[in-house]
Amino acid sequence: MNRIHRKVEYALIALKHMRAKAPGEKTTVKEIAALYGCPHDVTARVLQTLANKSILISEQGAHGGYMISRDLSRVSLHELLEMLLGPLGVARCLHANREGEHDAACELRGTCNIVSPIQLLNRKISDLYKNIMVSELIEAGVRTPKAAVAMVGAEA
Amino acid sequence: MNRIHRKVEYALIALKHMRAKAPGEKTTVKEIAALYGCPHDVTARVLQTLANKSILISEQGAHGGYMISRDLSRVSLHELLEMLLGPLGVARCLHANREGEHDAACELRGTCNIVSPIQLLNRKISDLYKNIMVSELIEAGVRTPKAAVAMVGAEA
DNA sequence: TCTAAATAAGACTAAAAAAGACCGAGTTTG
DNA sequence: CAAACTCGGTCTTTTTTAGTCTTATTTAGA
Repeated sequence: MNRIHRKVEYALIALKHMRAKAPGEKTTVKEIAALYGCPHDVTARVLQTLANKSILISEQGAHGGYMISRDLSRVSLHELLEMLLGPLGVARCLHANREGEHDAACELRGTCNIVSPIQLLNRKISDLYKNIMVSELIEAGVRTPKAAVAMVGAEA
Repeated sequence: MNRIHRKVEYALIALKHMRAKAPGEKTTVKEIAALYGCPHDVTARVLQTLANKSILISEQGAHGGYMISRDLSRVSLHELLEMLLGPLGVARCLHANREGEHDAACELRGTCNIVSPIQLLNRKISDLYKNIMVSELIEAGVRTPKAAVAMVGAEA
């Protein structure tokens, strides 16, 4: 349950890969697909999305590719998820409208007894995601002792 | 994205409903299905599961039904989710084995670069769920007398 | 200027997961 | 014995997610 979506997986893989490069160095979809086994087309669309949302800069044509554009320590997981998957709301609220509007009308407003609980849950999950920065994620488990120590400390 | 599953919704609805009753008073699936519009069969299986996991006590036969058995302030959302949906792990880890074993073998262990990030994410989400008690959830939003009155009215 | 290598993006198909319906039991009360 | 429940299996449908195919468009370099 609650599996991460492929799109997000591919995005993290790509971002982590790019982050290891020198500034200005480009990365192609082909490169990532070959290295990590991600399906080319899906990965391409993910990167396109990130480029549209200006997390990446894209350069077209031969020798084109993608580069990281924003400071990933200022991009929250919440932002990333919404870019890739649309508005994230945990709640559907039995018989509620399916698109967005999680706080809004629920057909059973009169009878449904868990509107508030679901909203509370939504808030808590959103808060968690807003407080996780993409950089923090993709730097997890890196080999340098310094980073490892920092991580353990942060989690304690 | 990240919608709550119906099963969980039904479980919360049912638990909240039962919680409002006097100790020893039973609740039938039929009652919940009629009151909240939950599909009978699905709700039934949810309650069966909760009974198997001893959150509920079930009594069979005519005039049977379910009662809350455990102190819901000691049941975490994490527990509830795992009861209903199986082991919750965010990660699939590109090409990983599909069943459980989220921390275990991932076919691309050599090449996949986001094993640690995904594990970190997993931990954070688990922690969140472990710190949310079911009672906290189903009691949300009943603080003001007005709301409480409205709710009782709606439930009757 | 032509070609190869990229991104851009839409439409389509396939696979997987979730939700729900159906059915035939077993239990208990009256 | 009949009625009103729970129990739990299997099946079908629906929805969501993942992936493929196809056709542009852009750009560097031969």
